[in-house]
Amino acid sequence: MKYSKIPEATIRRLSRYSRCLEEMDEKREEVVSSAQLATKCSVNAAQVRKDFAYFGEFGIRGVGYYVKDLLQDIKRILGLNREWRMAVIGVGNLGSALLSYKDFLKQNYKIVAAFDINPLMVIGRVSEKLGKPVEVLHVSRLKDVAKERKIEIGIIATPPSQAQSVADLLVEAEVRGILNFAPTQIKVPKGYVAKDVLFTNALDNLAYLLTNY
Amino acid sequence: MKYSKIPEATIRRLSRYSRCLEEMDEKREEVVSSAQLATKCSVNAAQVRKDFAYFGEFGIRGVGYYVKDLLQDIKRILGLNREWRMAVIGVGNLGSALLSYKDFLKQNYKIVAAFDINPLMVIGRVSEKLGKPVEVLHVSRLKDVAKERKIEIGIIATPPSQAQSVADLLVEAEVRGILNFAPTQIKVPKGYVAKDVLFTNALDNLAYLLTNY
DNA sequence: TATTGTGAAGCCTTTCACAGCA
DNA sequence: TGCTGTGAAAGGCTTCACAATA
Repeated sequence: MKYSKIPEATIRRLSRYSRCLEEMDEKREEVVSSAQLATKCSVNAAQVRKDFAYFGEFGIRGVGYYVKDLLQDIKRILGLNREWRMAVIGVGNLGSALLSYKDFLKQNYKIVAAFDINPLMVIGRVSEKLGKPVEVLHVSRLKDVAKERKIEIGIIATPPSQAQSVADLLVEAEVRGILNFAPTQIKVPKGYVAKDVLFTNALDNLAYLLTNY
Repeated sequence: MKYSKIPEATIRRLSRYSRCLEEMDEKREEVVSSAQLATKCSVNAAQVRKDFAYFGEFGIRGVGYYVKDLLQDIKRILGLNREWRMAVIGVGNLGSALLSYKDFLKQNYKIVAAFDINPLMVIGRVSEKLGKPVEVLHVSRLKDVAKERKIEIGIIATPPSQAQSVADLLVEAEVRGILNFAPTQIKVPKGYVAKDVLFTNALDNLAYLLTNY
């Protein structure tokens, strides 16, 4: 297929296909059709094929896709065929939950640093939960440590009032990717990427749907 | 404006407008134009006006919108003008972080029950964090307690392998809204609503953008 | 024969541009 | 005058339908 701009929705779906394919691979399934994958991910089969078409041809006509190969191709496309080094900023309840989030390990995401405005306060909380505790450092050390430890993604888990200023610190430290868990939208300059998780918006959405349908 | 189907994207944006308006209201700002609100929420001004137009006319030509009134209207539209009673299922690190998540209080969301497959294991973890601890109950009591406490939204904070079966339990208990934090898509029958938070997909998205731009 | 890859149609969302109005 | 409300245009994404082919 000819080259063109790739829809953001396609990238989001690739991530979902990847998860499904991992499950299939674990179950030793070897081949999958676009229709099967589509059902599993609740999308249209043509959509699945078109999503892949942005990046090349991965299937065999009359057969389908080889699970292992397709999974590897998708991971390569998403940039998941290598380790990503991350830092958590804000080691409150949410931050410490993220520090011990087991799913990161399987997915090549690695938390290599943790920061807080009061590191002494939270040390117990972290070490009690982790087999191999990550030392909690003062945020003032963010810039230096980010360089040292080659941090590429910063996870903001502070209260909303501090989210933007932490984002600014991350930008200053040249941490190019930011995942924000605070219930507020953050802004970053060109060359940087920020994603807001905004799960409270998902709750608002539920409230709306429950009220109106 | 004539009645028509409301885009899901509009509902998501209403939730963002609501947050921005709350901030403005706290700063005692009384009037806001669609252009100002648009800038603050990183959208187009015509988009803001069109979003509102689905539900009626809220502004004054030549002036703008009264912050307080608009905020109340949006909250009413979203169904946020009343309390929502929620339960958390799975009191691991993430679950207990949610139990003490302060932002819920401000937003009329109230956690009135917590469940786990091993309630005794997690009691310490919860009570240590909450001023007024929510007792952790065994999941087998979900159906009865959901009725008793009028639970309308269930928050799944279990490992991914158990997410769908917990969703099934919630459906059986007639808890109509589900917010799923496990990194897997869950399915529910008609009449029920489920939203997956999938923050690992947001990370994948970051990885993609950092790799390709 | 079964399923992929894809041009074209259809649908939905966003943006423009300006009439309408306080 | 300045900003809202909205019809129409533009743009983008999804789905259809079928040619291509292992």
